[in-house]
Amino acid sequence: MPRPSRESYGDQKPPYSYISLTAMAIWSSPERMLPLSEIYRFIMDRFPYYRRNTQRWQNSLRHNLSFNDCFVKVPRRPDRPGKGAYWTLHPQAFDMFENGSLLRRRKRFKLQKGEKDNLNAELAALASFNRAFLARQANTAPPTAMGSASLYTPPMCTQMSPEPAELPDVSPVTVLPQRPRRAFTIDALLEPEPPRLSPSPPQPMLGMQVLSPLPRLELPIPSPYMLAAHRYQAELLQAAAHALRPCYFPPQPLPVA
DNA sequence: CGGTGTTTACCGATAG
DNA sequence: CTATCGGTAAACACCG
Repeated sequence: MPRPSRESYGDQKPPYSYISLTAMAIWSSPERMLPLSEIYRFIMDRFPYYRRNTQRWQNSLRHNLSFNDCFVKVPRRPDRPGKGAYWTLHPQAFDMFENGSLLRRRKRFKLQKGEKDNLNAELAALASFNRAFLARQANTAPPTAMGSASLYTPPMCTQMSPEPAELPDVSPVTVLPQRPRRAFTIDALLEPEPPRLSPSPPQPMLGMQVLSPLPRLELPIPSPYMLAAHRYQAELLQAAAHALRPCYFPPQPLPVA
């Protein structure tokens, strides 16, 4: 109906906070997570206002990423080398905004200390997992034939044992008290859970035409890491699908005035 | 080195 | 009024 053609606001400053802009960028990505540079790009692509004074607003944006609990830094997957980590939204932060409008925030999303420690421990474990994965890979696959030959060869699974032989120390996670753990535990993500690869296809992400379907990673043999990583992303997607309402994207004019 | 990430401090606006 | 929130500056550590 009153469907705004294209958000851009010309050279005027858009009415969104950095948190909103960042959330927007993250939501618009297929995997609901982006590296910092992509967040920049998203914002600059859509809002000409932010094509200038980049030093200033990018510093502010970085400050927001670190400062606000609603943003979670996800370690890079070993098969996607590059600078910096990926940023995503905490699953419980998807409903952070009033009635789906990005213009007004309901309240600051703040994790309790316990939750925060928990999450940090799990992310640390994931990072540690990555390191161990790379280390093992370096051992099993000599550094020789690597690189130039193949444009994109997922570096993995040359020798696959059904279960990871030696896993990094994830004690900070496994030592956690067994309170009702939901979703975001490395344990859960790594559990060998039966191959329900897509019994219930991901919800179609109602109303968000900006979104494209999840890219399928075509890996011959899923490594334990891949399974874990996909599981992890599936958790995020599920949280997003559950919390997102169709009205998120078209920026709504401020209700009344 | 430059991009990334963390942290502290300060300010103004505004919500309660 | 105080608390909270958003924006900005800035110092600094980390890392590819």
